[in-house]
Amino acid sequence: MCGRFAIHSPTDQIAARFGTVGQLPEFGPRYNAAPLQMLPVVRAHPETKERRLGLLRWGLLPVWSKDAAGAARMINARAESVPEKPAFRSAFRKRRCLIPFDNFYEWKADGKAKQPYAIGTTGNEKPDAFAGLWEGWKDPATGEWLHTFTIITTTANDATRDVHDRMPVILPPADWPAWLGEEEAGDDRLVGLMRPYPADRTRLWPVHRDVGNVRNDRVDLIEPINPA
DNA sequence: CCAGACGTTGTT
DNA sequence: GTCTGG
DNA sequence: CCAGACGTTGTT
DNA sequence: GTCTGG
Repeated sequence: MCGRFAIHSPTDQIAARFGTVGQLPEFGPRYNAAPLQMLPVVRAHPETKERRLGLLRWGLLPVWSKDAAGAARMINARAESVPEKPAFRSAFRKRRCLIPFDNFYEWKADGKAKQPYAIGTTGNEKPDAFAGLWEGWKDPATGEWLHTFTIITTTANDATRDVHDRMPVILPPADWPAWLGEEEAGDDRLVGLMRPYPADRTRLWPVHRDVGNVRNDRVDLIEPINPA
């Protein structure tokens, strides 16, 4: 699955890579992006098709949520069921997005201990993109609107399976127009995009256990650790 | 008709 | 919001 | 995802 | 054990 990631490419580089227009959000490098935080997301305007980079909160709140308490359990959506699940199906049809990332983290269970690994692609162009969904939610208590998102997961590939059996859907640039709704795409096409990233273009390395605590956010969290 | 549910993950 | 169960 | 907390009562 | 917060 995917419950933590890093996005440290400069904001103007993110905008250039995704071809977004308009004002850039205030956002610095993050090495330990966690659920419930405001993070950069790429969306295309349904009419003009212009791509925009904005900050949305990680953890999708369905429109009918009475409060924001359940958001932390909606940080991922399963590719296998997302077209049918009531919490995700309308977002799957109308509100797809891309989440820029440089690498994500998975924890390998090892008895009681858990060893975190950073995972990324071998591509030179950064950042990469997770497939995501977003939703707007109006807080009944305050009347404030909150825009939230979730990251779609699929089965692990041969490079990551030893660490964990699920991984986020990573979309190559060729798939971005269809996913963002700039090209007409039916369910079958969209379902076909949600597949594991090729194992031969995936790399993985162990990192410091400090990444487990969301209060830690340092560049060395993405650096390979020396086997003790 | 109204009431109630609606999600993911990991673990043994 | 939208579907299912009663 | 991990870390950290984990309670009750009555009232408008 | 299970839920909430980040």
